[in-house]
Amino acid sequence: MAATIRDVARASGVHVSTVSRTFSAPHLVNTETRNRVLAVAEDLGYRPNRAARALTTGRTHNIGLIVADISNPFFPPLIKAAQAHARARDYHVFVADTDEDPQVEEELIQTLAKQVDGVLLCSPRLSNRAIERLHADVPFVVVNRRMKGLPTILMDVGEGARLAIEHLTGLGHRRIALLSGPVGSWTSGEMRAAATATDGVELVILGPNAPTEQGGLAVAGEVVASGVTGVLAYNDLVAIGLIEGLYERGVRVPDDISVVGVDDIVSGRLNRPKLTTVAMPTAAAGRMAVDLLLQSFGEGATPTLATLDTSLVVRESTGEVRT
Amino acid sequence: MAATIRDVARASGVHVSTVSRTFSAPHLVNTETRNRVLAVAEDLGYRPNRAARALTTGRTHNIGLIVADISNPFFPPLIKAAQAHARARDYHVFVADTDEDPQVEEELIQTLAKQVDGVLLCSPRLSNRAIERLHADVPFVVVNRRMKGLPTILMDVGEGARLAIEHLTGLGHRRIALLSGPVGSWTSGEMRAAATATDGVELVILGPNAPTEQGGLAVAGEVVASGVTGVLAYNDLVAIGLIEGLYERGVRVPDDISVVGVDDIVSGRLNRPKLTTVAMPTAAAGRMAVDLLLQSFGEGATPTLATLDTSLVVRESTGEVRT
DNA sequence: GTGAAAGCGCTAACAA
DNA sequence: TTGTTAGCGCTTTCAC
Repeated sequence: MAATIRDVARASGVHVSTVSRTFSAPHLVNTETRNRVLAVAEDLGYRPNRAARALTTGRTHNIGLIVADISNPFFPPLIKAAQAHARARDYHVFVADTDEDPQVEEELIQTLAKQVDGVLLCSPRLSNRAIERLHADVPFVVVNRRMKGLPTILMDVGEGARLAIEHLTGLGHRRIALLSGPVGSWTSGEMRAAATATDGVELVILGPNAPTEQGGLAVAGEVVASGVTGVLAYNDLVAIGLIEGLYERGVRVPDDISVVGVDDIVSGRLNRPKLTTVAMPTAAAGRMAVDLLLQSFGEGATPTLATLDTSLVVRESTGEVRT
Repeated sequence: MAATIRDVARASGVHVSTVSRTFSAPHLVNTETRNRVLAVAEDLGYRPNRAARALTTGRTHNIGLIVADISNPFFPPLIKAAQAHARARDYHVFVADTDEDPQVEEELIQTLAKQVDGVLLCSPRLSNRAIERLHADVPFVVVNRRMKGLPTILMDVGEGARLAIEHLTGLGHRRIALLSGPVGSWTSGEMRAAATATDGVELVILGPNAPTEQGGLAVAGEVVASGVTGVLAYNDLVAIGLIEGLYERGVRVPDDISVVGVDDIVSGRLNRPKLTTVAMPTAAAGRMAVDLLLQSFGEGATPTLATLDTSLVVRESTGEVRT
C-alpha cells in the first residue's frame, strides 16, 4: 500500500494537518519543518491522493475531453494542444471516445462528471437538450457546436466553405456537390448554409455521409452520377476516400473533378494529389477551450463565444474546369 | 450542487446505508424500498460519486491508457477496442498522450496512479527501471515492450519483419534497408534482430527515425543514396512519408524501390500505391490488455505474457526487382 | 507555526 | 431487511 499523509505525519513527528499544509500551502509552515516533512515524504514515496483531496476541496484538477472519434486525425492536434496547455496550468486531461454514439457520449459525461472539474465537448452528437441537462452536473466548454449559454468555441467553417466555393467558381466550376456530414453535426449545417447562400452555383447536396474515408469512398458513385465538376467534402477524410473512389472509376482529380476538403489533416498534405482544403485552427481551439474552462471556474464566469478563423489552403486537388 | 447520498436518504425516509446498498448491492434491499429510493434518486438526479466510492472500496473502476502519440493512427484502434471492452465490464478508460517524452510519461503515470485501478502502458519510452519503480504505485499491463515480471502483451513484429524480408528476397531483392524507429522502442529492436538474422541479405540500417511521415520523408535521400532496392520501414507512417520523399526525387514505388510498412493503418490501404505491410493485431491487443489488467486485480495474479501473431499483407508497394 | 477536530460522499462491518 | 458506526485520505476552520 502506498504511503498516506498519516504515515508521513507519524514518521516526521508532526500532525497530518502540517503535512497537508506542506503540500497545499507551504508558505504557512516553518521552513525547517517543511524540509523535514518533504524529506520524509520523498523517502516514503508519498504523493497526495488527488481523489481524496478533491473530496474536500471540490477540485480534482482534471479535465475531461470528449471526442466523437479519436481515429479522426482532426482531433489529435486539438487533444495534444489541450493536454499541453492544461499541464502547464497543473491540470490533467483525460480523453474519451464516444464512437459517434450519443448514448455513449452521455454515459461518458456522467461518469466523468464527478472526476473532473469540467469537460471539453468536441463536436458533440448529443442534442442541445441533453447537453443542457447534463450541464447541471459539470461545467462544459463546447467546441464546434453553437450552444447558447455555454462557453463555446467555434471554428468559422462557414467562412471556410464560402472561400472554398468561391475558389471553385473562380476556376470555372458551376455545378458543385456538397458532401454533408453526420446528422446533428453543427459543422455540416454551417457548411450547407454557407454553400446555399452562394450565388451562381448549382449546388447538389449529397449525404449524410460517415465522416470517414469509407464515407467518401461510398459516395463516389453518386458524385460521378451527379455530373458535378467540383466537390466540397465534409472533411479531409471524406475527400481522400472520395478521390480514391473516383480514381477506381477512372475519374481523375483534379483533371475531371476538383475536390476540396476541410480540416487540413497531415495525410492530406502527403497524399497525391495533395489536398486543397479549409484549414481548421485545431490546436488553437484546444488551448482556448482549456482557457475558457479554467476561466469559467473563477468568479463571475460569463458564458463566452470565441470564433476562430479558418483559411483556404490551395494545393493540387483543385484545378480549372475542363472546357 | 449535485445531490448526494444523504439528500436521497432524507427524501426517501431511509438511511444512507440503504441508499448505498440500493446502488452497490441491490439484492440486499427490499424491492419496495429499493424502488422508492431509485425513484427519489432519479428525481433528484443523483448519481453515486465514483471518487468518493473509490476512497472506501479502493476501486475506482477506471483504467488509464498511456500512449506515446495519439496522432499515430496505430493507436486509435487499440484505444477504441480497449474502451469498448472495458465499458462492457463497467470500467472506464482515460487516455493520455505523452508526446514521446519519457518525463511526461512518468508524470502522467504518477498523476493517474491514484485515480485508476491500473494503467495500460503502450509502447512506453520509459526505461525498464523507471517502469519497475512506478509499478509500486499502480498495476500495469505493458504493450509492445518486454518487461519481466509484468503482464505483457507483445505483437510478434519480429516474425512480421522476417516475413517482410522473405517477401522482398522472394521478389529478388538482395540489398535491403531497415528504417529503424525511435531509440528505446522495443519494436524497433525486434525488427532489427529479425532482419539481421536473415541470410542472403545485405542489410543497411538507417536511423533512428521519427516514427512519423516526416521521419520517412527525411530519410528518403539516404535511402536513395544507399542503393537498396527494398525497404522495410519502422511503420506505415514512415513508409508513406518515404514513398512521398522518393516520389519527389523521381524514384518510383514499386518500380524502382519496394517498400514494406508495419501496422496496417487505414490510410495505407487508401494511399497509392497501396501499402504492403505487416498487419498488427491492435484491436485484439487492446482487448487483451484490458483482460489482463482486470485479471491481475484478482487473487493469485500471475504475471503473464501474451504474444499475438502478425501477418504480411501484400498490396502494391512491393514488386519484383528490376533486372 | 502547529495541533485538534470536523467533515467531504461513500462503503462496510456489526447490530438490531 | 435496515440502522449505526467507523473510517477511507485529505483539507480546513478554529484554537492554542
